[in-house]
Amino acid sequence: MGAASLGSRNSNRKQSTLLVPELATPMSCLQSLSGQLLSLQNPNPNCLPPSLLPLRRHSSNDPTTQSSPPQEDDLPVLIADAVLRHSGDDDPRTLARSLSRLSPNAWPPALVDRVMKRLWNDGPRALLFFHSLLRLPSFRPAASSFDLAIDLAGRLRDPRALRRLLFLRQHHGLPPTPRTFAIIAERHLAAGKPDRAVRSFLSMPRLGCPHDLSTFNSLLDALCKSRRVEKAFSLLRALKNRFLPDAITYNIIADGWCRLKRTPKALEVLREMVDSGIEPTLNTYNILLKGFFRAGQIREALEFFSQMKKRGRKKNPISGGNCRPDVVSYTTMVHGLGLAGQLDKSRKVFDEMVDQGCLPSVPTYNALIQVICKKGSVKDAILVFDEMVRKGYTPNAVTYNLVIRGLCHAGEMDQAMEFLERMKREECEPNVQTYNILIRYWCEEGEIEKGLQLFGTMLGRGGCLPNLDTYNVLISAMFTRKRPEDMVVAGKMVREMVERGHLPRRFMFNRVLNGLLLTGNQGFARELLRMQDRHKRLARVVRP
DNA sequence: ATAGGGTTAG
Repeated sequence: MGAASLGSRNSNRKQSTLLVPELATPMSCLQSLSGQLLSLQNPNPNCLPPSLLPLRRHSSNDPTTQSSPPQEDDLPVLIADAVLRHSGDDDPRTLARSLSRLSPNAWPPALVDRVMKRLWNDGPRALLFFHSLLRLPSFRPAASSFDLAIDLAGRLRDPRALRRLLFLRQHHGLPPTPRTFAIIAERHLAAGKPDRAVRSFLSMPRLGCPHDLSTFNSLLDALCKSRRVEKAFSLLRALKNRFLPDAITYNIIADGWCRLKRTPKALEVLREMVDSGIEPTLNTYNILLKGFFRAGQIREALEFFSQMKKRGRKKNPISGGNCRPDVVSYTTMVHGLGLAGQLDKSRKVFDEMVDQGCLPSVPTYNALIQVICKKGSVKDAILVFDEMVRKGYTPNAVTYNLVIRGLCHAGEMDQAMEFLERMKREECEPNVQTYNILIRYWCEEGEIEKGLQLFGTMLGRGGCLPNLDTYNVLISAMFTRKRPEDMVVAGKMVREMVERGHLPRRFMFNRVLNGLLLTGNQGFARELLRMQDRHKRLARVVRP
């Protein structure tokens, strides 16, 4: 399709009130802008899903573990399994001995990082693994592995472990990097301590990590992503002279306002950006476009998008070069229009992008599939799934999860399970979300056994560790039947989640405790209380 | 891993 026909279509539109700022006359445009805008067949505690049995998930005569010989690629899987199976004591020396037996002399950083990521949802084990490696004389740790460990210590809210890791990394001649400070800032922000995040940033040069604009930008980004846009902005004001802001700086702040659905503020930032002589980028426009949808300003989004197209067609490379919609803009449109209930328009934009010479990506298909699942029928979403496969795209885990969720929501549990199998067959590893979706819906259907069964299989080879959501879903489900055995299962889940570094909400903990007391499981209840005592530091900060 | 595009369920 030629630009001419589009042009005429566009010129028929009513006069726009919203314009993409043009560099030629930034002021005038912006002035008009800123105004607006296991199968427990028999629920017997002895018949728990494997992970709840006292350790040892694969018995050695399990045929599935004996088959395939270890390959380069599943080395991280095998090692992570070994760490999880390593029972009993938390002495790094014991595990260090096993590791030095089990494995190569060399522990390349990539391998270590992959194992740690696999163990991510068992923070204590992941840290034990890393500390054990540090005991091997030949081990040369990498900064990236220290960063992962520091991140985990922060997530486990263990400042002592964190300080120790910082000390150890210095000892290995690895000063903290900008990434390290980003991790720490993010932890402070998640804990509701923005001032500490800022102070940690200010301390960087003193700790051997020089400041620059990019480190400043990442602090602003972390502040904005945790909704402290005002704070980010005043920090920018205060330090403007030390860190001369660039387009990214302004994009970060604009995005912060957009996340709070305050598009007028985002437009003000845009104006200030242009006033200080910084040219908005395509990212800037995509941020705004998404912002309009987030704020429910569908008409504004449509108008903004059409201005992007209109200006993008101009020959003038300065005013048009950076606002022609790209695949991200189109994906934003497909997603936004669909969520707003305008499926026809969404599909139209999807088809139009190809005419415009912009090929959809996997995320574009994901956006379309998601909105069809939500506002249309899963059947149609699967047609799009088939279409993308036919065109040679490889669906990723997000794609599968969307279809599986759609099927679950439509009550098509069996078909959802078939998609899980298909996912494995196509060697797209199911992730924890995949399992969470299926477990949740099985439980909602009243098929708690099926949920527990999935919980049991998710830990198998090529599986993944449960996270907080997994435990929350299953523990809640244990209260739908009024069986004493279920309380024991719930209690074991609470014990296991705490051992893996996940904090149950106070409400959940007390509910399980009461359940155990009411069903005559005083002993187990006492054990949980003792555990809570041991984890006092954790228990005190039970999430709100 | 310096910014933009896909995942709760209600």
